[in-house]
Amino acid sequence: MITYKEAEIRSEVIKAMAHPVRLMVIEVLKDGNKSFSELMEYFDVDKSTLSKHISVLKVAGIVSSHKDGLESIFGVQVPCVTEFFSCVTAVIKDKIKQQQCCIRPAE
Amino acid sequence: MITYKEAEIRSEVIKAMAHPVRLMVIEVLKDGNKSFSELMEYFDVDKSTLSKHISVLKVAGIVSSHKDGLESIFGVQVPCVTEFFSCVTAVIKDKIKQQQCCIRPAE
DNA sequence: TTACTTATTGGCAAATTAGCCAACAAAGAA
DNA sequence: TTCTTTGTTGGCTAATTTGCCAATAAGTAA
Repeated sequence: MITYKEAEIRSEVIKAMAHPVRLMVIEVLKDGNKSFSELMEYFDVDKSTLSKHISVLKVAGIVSSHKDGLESIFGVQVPCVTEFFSCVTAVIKDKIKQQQCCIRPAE
Repeated sequence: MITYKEAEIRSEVIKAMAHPVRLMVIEVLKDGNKSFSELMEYFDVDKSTLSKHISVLKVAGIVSSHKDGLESIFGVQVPCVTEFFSCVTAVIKDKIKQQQCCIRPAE
């Protein structure tokens, strides 16, 4: 079994992914590094909001960044997050399946 | 790319895992179904607190349950959550590695 | 029925997270 | 230097999450 302390550390990483904007940032970065302004195009949020979301991902160790002149370039730090979501998808698919068996057919 | 709506759905599942108690519940249930009182032994929280955490996992579709007499029995609904954490572990290991390169050796 | 055991739900206060605007910092251009 | 562009940080409110206690089911036993 894992200790509570270990669970806390893991949950910090998972918590960092537990937001739609941050999930999409990871999805976008999977296909290659992007600048901040490129990432901005995907979202309808204030730049400060996106910047803080990216910061959360950086602190968690999921995303890395470097400066290139005026621009900030971001990338996925740990490649396996790419595969991370297959299980999430499986959970969602299963949930839909479970729900279907309970949907009452139209009379 | 995934849509924002899709990201919201995924983040609901991930959010359900983003708590140390809920992570440990999943870890414990990986090794087989457990009753509520068996799960209680692992945590120093009120029974209402644990019950609500389990409820979050059920709503997310990660955990299933059934009644057996007076007892509630819980199990992992989607087996792949077992493998789910290998990437989280990778992120943590990488983060530790990154930090080590920055630790100043004792003088 | 009454009593007991097991778990869930309601309600509330404390803690955390999210998102906006404004101010600031850093780097290049004029 | 001053202006501009790019992104981060501070500060604040709103929304969400957490966890406790108390009250309530839902079974079982006497």
